[in-house]
Amino acid sequence: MPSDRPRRRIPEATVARLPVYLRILAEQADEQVESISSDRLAELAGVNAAKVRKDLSYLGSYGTRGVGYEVPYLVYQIRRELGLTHDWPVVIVGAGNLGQALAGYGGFGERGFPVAGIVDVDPAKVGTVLGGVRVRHIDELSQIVQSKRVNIGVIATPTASAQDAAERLVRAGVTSILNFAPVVLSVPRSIEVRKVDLAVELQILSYHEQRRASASPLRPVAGGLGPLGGPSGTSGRTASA
Amino acid sequence: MPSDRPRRRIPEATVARLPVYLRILAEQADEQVESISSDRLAELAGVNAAKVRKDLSYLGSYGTRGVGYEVPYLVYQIRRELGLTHDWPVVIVGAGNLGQALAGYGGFGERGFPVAGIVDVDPAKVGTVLGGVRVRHIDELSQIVQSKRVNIGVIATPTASAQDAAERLVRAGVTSILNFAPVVLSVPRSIEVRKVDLAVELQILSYHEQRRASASPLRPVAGGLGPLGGPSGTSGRTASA
DNA sequence: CATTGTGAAGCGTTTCACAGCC
DNA sequence: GGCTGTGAAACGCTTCACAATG
Repeated sequence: MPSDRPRRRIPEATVARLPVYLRILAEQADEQVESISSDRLAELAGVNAAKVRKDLSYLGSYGTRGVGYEVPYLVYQIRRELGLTHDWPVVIVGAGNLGQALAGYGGFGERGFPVAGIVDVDPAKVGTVLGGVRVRHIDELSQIVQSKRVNIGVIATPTASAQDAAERLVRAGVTSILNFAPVVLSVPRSIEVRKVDLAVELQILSYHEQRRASASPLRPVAGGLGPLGGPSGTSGRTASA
Repeated sequence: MPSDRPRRRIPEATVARLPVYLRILAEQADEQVESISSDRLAELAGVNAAKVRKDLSYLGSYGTRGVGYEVPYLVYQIRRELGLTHDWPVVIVGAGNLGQALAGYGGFGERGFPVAGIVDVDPAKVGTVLGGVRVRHIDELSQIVQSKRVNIGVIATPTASAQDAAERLVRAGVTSILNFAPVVLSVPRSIEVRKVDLAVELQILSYHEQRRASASPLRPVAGGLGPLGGPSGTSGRTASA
């Protein structure tokens, strides 16, 4: 059995896929599947097998040639690499539409990211309860971050308040931010920022629809549906067999 | 003034940034800014200037050497390239927590993606009104897609129903899907799929937090905050000056 | 002479193809 | 024999650096 701690630096592209493998492997484990091949995992993840093997090789040599990967062991290794061996409490800034949906969506806590607090500027919202968590005033942010040892902040404010929210989070001691507002945040380079932007996603789809339309002159609308092929989700690229 | 239609194929990475440039340029236009340099646009977008120029060069030569880019004209060109010269009605499948938040979030329609319909399997939800749109039964999906000429579907169902939702959307004639459920969808390769996955984003942040923690043995919590540097949002990479 | 547009170099990611091993 | 692990090739994206030019 191979050794121990965080080995090589893992490529970002791989880091982004590990959570997908993890989810699939956890499902397989639930179904008592003991062992899985790179081929099968690739199929379920909608990528190709060489990529799966290369990705997993960054964690160490945890497979068995001629057999495959032992599912529960691989689950454990990926969790460890992603830092999912303990919970990461998060704080949500903004108790509007989106903040409510996020808090109400239970999957947060289940997946190791319990909501340690929700804050808002609006005094009218303070005190209401969302997903079992009481909304507090934004001035209490630092206190929440410190006392609950929060490292990750989620920005669910209107666009105009997002930069302010980011600055407050950074001042409070948060080092990673998940931003749902459509703005480029200005933060110290040491802060890890990820963005989820609805409009961007839709506009990317629009681009592809538009190409489709200009490619075939008439009736670009999908006529007879092709066979429902293998998984091709994730990045939506063509899945070369 | 250069010519007309969809020229070269644009790299995916560029397509993903065009919406960001567009948003910034539209804001600049609102503030009566007539002209902008690649340097300035890069700063506002949190990327470097060479990238901005290369990206824009795929649209054609729309800048003026020694001067910069004419803002309103560039806005127009990007909109055209992204297919945003007309609206793209979308249909939302799933009227739960998330579906409600999406429908309630006005920014959808404003940005050229009006909600043409919301459907759900649950008869109890049918008839309720979300964001001004009445929820209809999922069996009416095809009818909505056909009559409103919808090309883009949004999946906001629970995980277990997402694949079914995808198949219904494809059968109804939708050719692009934005999927919020944490599953790899099986759809024909001709269908463009984009994924928004909360858990994946948080797990990527967790990975970086975990590295941070194992790098510095004690008190990894951000102490004195660094200066709030230039934009570094988007991908969170280091922003070379 | 400031700033664009772009070949070419550099770098990270994907895929190939096969040696290594169970 | 089947499947992993991995060098090496191929590819795509980013950055450099400078010629072109309004």
